[in-house]
Amino acid sequence: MSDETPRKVRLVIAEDETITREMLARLLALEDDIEVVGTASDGVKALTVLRHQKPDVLLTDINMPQMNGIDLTNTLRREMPDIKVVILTIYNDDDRVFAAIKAGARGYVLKDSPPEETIAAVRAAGKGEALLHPSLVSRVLSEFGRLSTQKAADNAVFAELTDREREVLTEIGKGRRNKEIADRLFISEKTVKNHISNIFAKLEVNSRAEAALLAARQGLV
Amino acid sequence: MSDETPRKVRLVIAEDETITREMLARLLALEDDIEVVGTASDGVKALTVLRHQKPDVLLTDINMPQMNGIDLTNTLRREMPDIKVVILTIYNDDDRVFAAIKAGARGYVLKDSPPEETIAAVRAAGKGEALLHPSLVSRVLSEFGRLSTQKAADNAVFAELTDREREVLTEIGKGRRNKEIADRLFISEKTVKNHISNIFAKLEVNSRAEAALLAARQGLV
DNA sequence: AACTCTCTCGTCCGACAGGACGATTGTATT
DNA sequence: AATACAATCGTCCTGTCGGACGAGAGAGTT
Repeated sequence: MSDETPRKVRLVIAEDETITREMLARLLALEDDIEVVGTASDGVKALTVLRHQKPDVLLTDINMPQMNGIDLTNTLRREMPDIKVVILTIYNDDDRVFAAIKAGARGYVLKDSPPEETIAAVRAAGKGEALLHPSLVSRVLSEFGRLSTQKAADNAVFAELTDREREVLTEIGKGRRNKEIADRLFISEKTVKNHISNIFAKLEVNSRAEAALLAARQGLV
Repeated sequence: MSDETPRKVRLVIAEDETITREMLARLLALEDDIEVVGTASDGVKALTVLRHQKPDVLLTDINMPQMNGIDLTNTLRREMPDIKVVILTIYNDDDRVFAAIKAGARGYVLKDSPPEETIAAVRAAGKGEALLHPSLVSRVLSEFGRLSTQKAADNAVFAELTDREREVLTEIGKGRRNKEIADRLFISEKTVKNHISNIFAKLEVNSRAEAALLAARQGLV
């Protein structure tokens, strides 16, 4: 009853090479549930098209004149966050893959993959899902684990801190000096120093810079 | 030439419900490229089987007696890191999904998904790839972005830094003092101070703690 | 009652940081 | 040739930091 007339996924394609762009457009237009509502040959032109068409999904290359696909994704994330982005590129390095994901891309397809994968990724994006090539998923998962285990590791030492020490540490993380911290917490500078000494001991660091870094990693700042 | 005799994926299944376990074993054994070399009804027994069989992939439930699937994955990661883990469960909440991934799982299939998905996940794991349900991928990507964001924001100011200043900033981010930095970079402490002054000015901060934080957000540390 | 932990405040002091002046050299650009 | 910038090094000085001693009050535990 809800999907008796499945609304088509409205798609815009950004790709600088004319042949590739046109091929993509025609190929994707063949799908019953996809409607290509615009194309663009660079990032800036793509923005114009996107603003007018307000599509569901953007399929974009990374390497383009004027504005590359990742910057475009970043811009889109701020300006039109509802538009899902699928990256289609030849680049397979971690830097670009992670950058794209951080920028908000919800699909990442390699150009040497079969067209079905591109179609599936666009379709998934249209449904609010995400589709990455399995080899990419694996790398993202590894990085994910790396990012969040380090956080968990720091968690242990942070647990030793008292509430007051945590407050002081937060202030340190804001780059404040002892006197400032004292004024803000309505205690003497001496007390601040005591807390800081204790914090250093518990966190096993020797300077406020290091402490600030730990605080940052822990999300205190 | 390399895949004339594709080696079968050796699989162990851990699942406490007998019916489900047997069904899974028989279903997966039907695949030409999968060989079920063992089953277990709880986490502890699974460990024993795994130690003997050294399979390529473990397909495991989360909710099991003795030892649950996530703890099992964690143990496996330390003891036999080569064994890929695919989680098969009814749980779909972020906590468990993320916990499983942090533990090192490289596949996560929901029990209400079609069997093909389980098969595909096992197959992907066997190839060192990862397969998650698209809706899970989407959530992992979001969390991933959340964990490692901000960055690009400060890019502008960082661009002003010279290479040498960036080096010095990196050292600051490690909590080193001026003299240490000087020794490491083979320059005088005075020069370090100069660089630091310039860094502060360019980053518009007043202390090394703040500078360290920016460096951290920028990924310099 | 004795103990432990947290938070509070004090003095003294050496070490370090960072700003205020300065300067020279080399390289790249105009 | 002139200009600009990056990198290097110098002295002086003030302020802050952080450790080394200290101690007292209050809450909670054993």
